[in-house]
Parts: sequence; C-alpha cells; structure tokens
Amino acid sequence: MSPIQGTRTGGRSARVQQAVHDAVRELQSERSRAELSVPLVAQRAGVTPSTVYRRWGTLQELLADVARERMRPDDPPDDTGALETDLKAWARQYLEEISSSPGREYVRDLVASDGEENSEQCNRYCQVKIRAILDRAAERGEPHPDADTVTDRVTAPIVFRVFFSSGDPTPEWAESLVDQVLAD
Amino acid sequence: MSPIQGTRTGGRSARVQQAVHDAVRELQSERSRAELSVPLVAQRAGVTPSTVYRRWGTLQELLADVARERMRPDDPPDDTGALETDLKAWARQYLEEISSSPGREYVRDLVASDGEENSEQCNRYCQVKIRAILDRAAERGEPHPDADTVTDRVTAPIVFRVFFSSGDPTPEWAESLVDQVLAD
DNA sequence: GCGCTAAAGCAAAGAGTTTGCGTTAGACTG
DNA sequence: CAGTCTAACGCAAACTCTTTGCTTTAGCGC
Repeated sequence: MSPIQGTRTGGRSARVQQAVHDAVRELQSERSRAELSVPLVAQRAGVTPSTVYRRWGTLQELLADVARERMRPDDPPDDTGALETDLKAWARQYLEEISSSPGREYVRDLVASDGEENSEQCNRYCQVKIRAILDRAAERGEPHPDADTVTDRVTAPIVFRVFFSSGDPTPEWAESLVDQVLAD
Repeated sequence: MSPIQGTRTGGRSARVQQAVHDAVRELQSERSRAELSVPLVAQRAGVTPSTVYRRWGTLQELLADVARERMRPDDPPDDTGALETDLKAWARQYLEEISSSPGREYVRDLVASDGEENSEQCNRYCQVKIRAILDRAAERGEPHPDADTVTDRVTAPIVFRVFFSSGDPTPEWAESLVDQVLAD
C-alpha cells in the first residue's frame, strides 16, 4: 500500500496518533466525560495540545475517532448453527454493548461529530457482522432477509430505543425483533 | 397551576429564557453551528454569559433545550381519511423534517446533551402524533398496530438511516415502511 | 406596601483554544 | 547512502471561553 501523496502515514505521525488514542482510552476509563479535555489528553499522550488541535480539530472529533475504532469488528460473530440463533445472539450482544454506559457514550460521540463519516463507518462495521451471519445462512440453504432489512428492523429499533426511549430494552425484546424479521 | 416552591417561573426569569431562546434561533439561522458560543448568544439576548452558564450549564444543553422546543408538536397530523395515507403522510413529513440540514442539527444537539430527558421528550412528542393517527383509525374501526410498533418499524429506521447511512433515504422508502407495518 | 430570596449582573481568575514561527523526523531523490 | 524537502510537531503568546465570589435587582407572598 503506497502512502498518499502529501500526507505522512508512518513514523512519528503514527506514533503520535497511537499515543493520543491510548491516552483517550485510558482517561475514559478513569474519569467522566465532562472531565476530559484536550490539554489533559495531550499531557497523558506526551504531546502538546496544539498537535491534537491541528490533527483532530476538537475534542469531539477526537472522541468520535476513538469511538469509531472501538466499534471496528474484531472477531466474526459466533456460529450457532442456524440463522435465527445467530441473529438473536448478535442482537442480544449488540444491545448489551450499546446500552452499557460506555457504549452509549461512544455512540453519542459518533453522532455528535461534525463529519458524518464516522457514523456511517460505524454502521458499515455493523453490516459486516450481519452480512457474515446472512452469508452463513445462504451457505446452509436457509431463506434469509437482506442486510438492509435487518438494519431497518433490528439494528435501528435497538439504537433508537436506547437513545430515545425511557425504559431499558430487554434482551427478550431484541430477540423478538429477530423473530419478526424472520417471520415474513 | 401553582409555581414550584423555590423556583421562579414568571417575570424576569421567563423573559430571560425567552430572550435567550430567541437569540439561539436567530443565530442558528445566521451562522454555522461551529460559530455559535455562549458569549455570542448572551450578547444577542442582552444578558451576561454567566446567566446562561448558570441556567443551562453548557452551550450543548442550551441547544438541546431549544431543539426540544422546536420538536414540540404544534398541529394535529393531517386527517386524510384512512390509516395508511395518514401514516404515510406523517412518515414523509417526518423524514423531510429530520433529514434537512437544520433538522439533523437539532437531533444531533438532542442526542449530544447529557441528560437523556431531552431525547426522551422528543420521542414522546413523536408518539403523540402517531397516537393521534392511530386513535382516528380506531374510531373508524380500522385495524391498526400499536404506537410502539410504529415507533420500532417506522420512526426508528427513518432516524437511523438519516444518521448512520450514507445515501439519502427517499420518501418512497419511508412509505414502504408504512406498507410493511400495516401488512401484518 | 414590605421583606425575602431566586436569579441576574459584574468582574477577576482560571482554563481551553488558536496561531505564527522555528525545529525535527523521515520520505524521496540522485 | 548522504542530501534535500516538507508535513507534522513543539513552543509560547494572544485570545476566547468558562467559572466563581460577591453585589444588586425584581417580583412573589405576606
């Protein structure tokens, strides 16, 4: 992979980015969101605040950048042997992840950031997992909805309820969304 | 309605709140979000910044407060004579409202605010409109889903796609969500 | 009217942000 | 493999925003 003309991707730049991201993650686990600040992160990372401002612009954008990284899919979703159970397991895990206190903060940071790139990337990560599940169903010969349908009928309601509804959504409710999308 | 003990609801307090809200709305129509600041709003409203800080805490919370006011339902939704067309008209209008550039900003401000009160209130406003439509359907004797189902299957996908998806959702797509929820 | 106090004003101290300029690391070239 | 070039970093000063203690004011309840 050749580096893009006019931007530096390796060496010191990469080390600074790594150090700043690590600093944010450390501080997020130690202090509340309101206590975070660019100077604080910069000090922990061993760089000057101006470096952070010039690269990320605002604390908001930096937090969104870190949040996006955290959402990146690591392992392929568990293979339970059937579409229904695969999707239910994923839906339960996803609900748990984003309804947790840190999970909500990450999504908040993503939505609050100026560029929509971050939120969109986050959804793409989500769809990568969903598609992996659907592809396995296809291999088994199971009938299955497409990824956009699963997004509209499972992912969207989960995210919406976590952020706009008063009660805590239950794992059972998340599973019922899967039942409904597989019913028709 | 008696005022709550220990807080002032009328007189000067009310005038200040009005002036600050007006100032925010004016400035939002003149400048970009990044150019807004508490001192700027305060100056336009004819109050001191410390007044704004003490009442709202941060610019974020103030913007969320204004955004919530804007989302408050004004008129009852149009009565087109049938559930399907009522819901489709509402879905189209809602999509248009929140996918517009200012609409997205309002929702962003709501989600970004610390207290979840604002986001939840916003959803309650939404459900008020949906329930009005469903109640009319009930009066006509039409079969109809409940408000939570409409929230999960129409409102949630609309909001989710506007914020997490790359392409612009179309009015036709919003209508198809209504078709699906009425189909089963 | 009169007193009481929540809320506003004022101003100074503190914290965060922006910016110009010099320096440095590391990518590219010959 | 040394030399050149420049994106990105460090530093520091100027600037803006935020916080806070104290004073003043408006207007509700008696």
